[in-house]
Amino acid sequence: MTRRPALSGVVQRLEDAGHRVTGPRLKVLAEIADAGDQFSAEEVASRLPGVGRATVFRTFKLLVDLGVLCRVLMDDGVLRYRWSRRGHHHHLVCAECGAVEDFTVCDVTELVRELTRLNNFTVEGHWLEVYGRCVRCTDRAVDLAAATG
Amino acid sequence: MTRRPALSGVVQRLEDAGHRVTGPRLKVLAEIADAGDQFSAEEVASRLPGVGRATVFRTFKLLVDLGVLCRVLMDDGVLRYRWSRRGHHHHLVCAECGAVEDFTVCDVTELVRELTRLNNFTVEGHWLEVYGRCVRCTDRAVDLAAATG
DNA sequence: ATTAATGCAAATTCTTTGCACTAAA
DNA sequence: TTTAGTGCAAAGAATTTGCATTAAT
Repeated sequence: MTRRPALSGVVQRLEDAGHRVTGPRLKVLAEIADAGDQFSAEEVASRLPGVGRATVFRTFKLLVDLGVLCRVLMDDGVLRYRWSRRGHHHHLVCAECGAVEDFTVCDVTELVRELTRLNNFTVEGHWLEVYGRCVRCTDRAVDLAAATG
Repeated sequence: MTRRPALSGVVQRLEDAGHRVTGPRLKVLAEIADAGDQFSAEEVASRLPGVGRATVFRTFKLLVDLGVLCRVLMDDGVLRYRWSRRGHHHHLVCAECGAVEDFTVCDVTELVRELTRLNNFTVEGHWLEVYGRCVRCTDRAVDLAAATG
């Protein structure tokens, strides 16, 4: 479902950016490669007892800066992370199961730019999260209604 | 600049929702009525030594639920609050001075709805923050460039 | 009387920082 | 050998929770 970049590719990117990729950092990478759809730094840290949490947080920050990971703001305000495979994209966050899908609204950038031009505001970026229910959770609700009603 | 609802109106809304508006809660309301453009719960709490922080946080949550306040996600991931005067709206957050303006992108809702329909996703809401520079900060940058260059 | 609301302090959660230490280059 | 990267533990922030107390109704 969620195709992730090969670890070697990520290692390459880190090295290209002038960073060393050593033991602990590799463990973090391996862990998030195996992790689910999205994950928190805290979660990953607690799954790697040998690795200091500082290392996990430092590595996460690095990966976000490099565009390898992106941050997802969950419905309840909690911040999680997920692999970033495209350039600019947004998230569909399922309020029920928490699944996250990417989507690219090509027009949002332009739309926002245009609209904010009217406000004399120089737009430099935006954050858009969409919340709702994924197919599976929607279907389940419909089935339930049919069975009950 | 930012017109706020009369306190009495807010008190009314709280009472209509079945809440008592007593001393400490009034102090919180008065404080955020006097506060700047936007504020954090922490800030307000520390400005009201006589009021327990729990009360501030509980009151903030209440006000958000009632739609009196809305949350603003700042550039750096910090959450702040501001009076919510419209129904659905978004924010223009200045990365330089931190000023926040509201804006209503009438089309975003529809656009997002349409685009996510393609993903079989039932949209229930979205969060959009736009970051950039407000007029004043943009002008200042231009002036500076002119003076320097 | 009954029960919402409160203060306080402790507990949580998530994240950053200081610093001596280890290991790449 | 120089310096990036590390672990650990402590410090922070931003909340939340437990609970006995207070104050509206």
